[in-house]
Amino acid sequence: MKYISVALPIPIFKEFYYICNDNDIQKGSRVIVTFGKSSRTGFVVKVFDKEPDIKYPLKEIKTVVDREPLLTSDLLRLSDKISRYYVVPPGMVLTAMLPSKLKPLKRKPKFEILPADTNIKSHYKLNRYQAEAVNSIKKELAKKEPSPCLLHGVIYSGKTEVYMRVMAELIKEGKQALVLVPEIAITAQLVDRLKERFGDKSVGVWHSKISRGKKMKYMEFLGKGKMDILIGPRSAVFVPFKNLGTIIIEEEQDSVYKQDNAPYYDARWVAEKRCKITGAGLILSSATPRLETIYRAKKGDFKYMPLPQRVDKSEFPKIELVDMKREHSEREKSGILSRRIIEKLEENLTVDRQVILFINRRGYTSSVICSDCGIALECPVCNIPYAYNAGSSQMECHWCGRKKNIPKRCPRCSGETYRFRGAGTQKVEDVIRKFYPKAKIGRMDTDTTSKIKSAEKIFKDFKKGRYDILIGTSLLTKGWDFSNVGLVGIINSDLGLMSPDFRAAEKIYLTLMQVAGRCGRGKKRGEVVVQTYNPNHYALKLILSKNPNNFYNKELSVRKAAGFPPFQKIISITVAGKNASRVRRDINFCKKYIFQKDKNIDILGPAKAAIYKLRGKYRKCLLLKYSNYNSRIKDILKDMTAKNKKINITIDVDPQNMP
DNA sequence: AGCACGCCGACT
DNA sequence: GTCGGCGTGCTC
Repeated sequence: MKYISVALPIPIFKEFYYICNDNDIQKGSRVIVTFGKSSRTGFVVKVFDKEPDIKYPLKEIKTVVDREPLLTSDLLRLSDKISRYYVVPPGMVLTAMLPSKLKPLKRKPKFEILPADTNIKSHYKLNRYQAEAVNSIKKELAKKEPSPCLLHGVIYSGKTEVYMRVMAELIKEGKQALVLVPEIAITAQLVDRLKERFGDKSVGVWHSKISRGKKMKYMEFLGKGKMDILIGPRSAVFVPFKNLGTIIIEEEQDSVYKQDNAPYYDARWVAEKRCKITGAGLILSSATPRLETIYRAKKGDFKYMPLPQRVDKSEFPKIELVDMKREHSEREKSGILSRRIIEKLEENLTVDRQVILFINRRGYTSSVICSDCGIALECPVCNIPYAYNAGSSQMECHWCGRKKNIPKRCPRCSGETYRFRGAGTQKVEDVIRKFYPKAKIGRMDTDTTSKIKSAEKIFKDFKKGRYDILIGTSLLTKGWDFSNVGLVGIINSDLGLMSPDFRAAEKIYLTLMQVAGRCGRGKKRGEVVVQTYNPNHYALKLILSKNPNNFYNKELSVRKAAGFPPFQKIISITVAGKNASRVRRDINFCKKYIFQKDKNIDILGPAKAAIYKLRGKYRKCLLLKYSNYNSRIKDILKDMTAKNKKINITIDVDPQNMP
């Protein structure tokens, strides 16, 4: 007979005790227990021989789910760290790590997995920067406690080849590698390269849509060391490994690594801690690292490995800005395309070079506006304008999903006509079609590419030259190699630049640099035309400078002056509720509570959330600024939520987006 | 999180 | 008179 404490998937910082008849029970296994009136799956976190000192009778567990624990003790330590850092109850962290629904494997899945083949020779010749990077990463990873390495290489500088060499070395030593990618839709090319290098059956691809059988088999094989390489998105950072040698984070600047619902973990933070616990080496790879990463590299927390040269030695494209305000004032009928971009389009199409047009938004239009009184039709629940997509006869609320036909008459003035404002991908496509009826046009955004396959297909078709022009949103920024692109046009570069998000400038700068880099491989230098309403803003001006350090330095000084990350840490606190005055009262209470406990925490707000009314609930928020020395803050927040369960509080540590 | 208990508004 | 709204409290 054993006594165990169990972490259950409930938002409470508490473990529950049970009796277990199985003497072989181990921590990390899942168990099914009766909890109140229902039955739940939880994780064993501690095992005791003696009965704990508790005043009430304990229940017996119903069943042990895993004979062998799914979570190694390393992963349990990791979950504990996450729970404390992100102020999330342990049971919630554990279920995010490993869905409790996963059933143990009964039948053997039919696919085959083999260890990586490290004897496949690469005929690729490294340039001197790559060779240097490979050597210094190897040297770093050979240490007992390696520092994270930042592989900062311009687009097409051969970063993949660098870390594949490091992987090969580690695998030879019997270690395993995990590669994290921002979105599984754009990994096809990388998976192909890994397979080519390490054998067709040696690369596991993990994502939310693969079958449970496949997941269990991957976990079993990785846990036993029968498999060496896994590639996956954010959630793959939790998959158990027997002897993890490295975690590689591709496109490390991508904000999808931060989960923006509970638990609000950041896979980059988790990967760093996991490497620290297991002694594995962390490799961050990016052409445009985020400011925080650059800062830590400058400070010496990270080993910095620059790759400043494209592998084919082609030059970084020529970039120019077009002032759209001037465009509008000088032209009678000006549309979404400037004269300059049209001129360049023509130039490239006549010599059969491909063109990428980048837009910061999805859908046909953003809003439906009454031509008479000028109001935008809004969702009655969320109070934000409906999004309207051509093709569908309805407007849709972007936030709650509510759909509605466009009313015959404007609800305010009874006007009967509407205009549609905003330039989505489809609208750009329509305009281009009018100009160039013969051009073959591909479109890629979250509307056309909800299926993983189709994004891949569009990219492949474009690469093969089946399209002359590819129009798309942020999906275009991700690592695809296009060799014949002569022009990148950025339609609305500054969308969001004036938003209250302190990271707006950084996000726009990094995105633009990524899209810009998509053109001009080979002999002919590429060109980038950036349309903007803010040509004097530093985020745009500094795109013209060749050196990203100019932007990083400028942005660091802005952040330092304002006391934002990386100089101060931040946490956002959101209170939501159906009663607006109660929300106001509760958020004020939180502010007072935190202030009384620690007067050194800088508290901004309360302010309305960016979307004040969402799904029928009002939301107000606080922004806490603190420094690393202020470790008490997490305890204060934990106590605050524990003692005030009536208040619906959301805590986002290191938020990437403002609530 | 779920689920039950408990106390106030519009319905057969 | 009851059905049902969601505020509050508890689960080993």
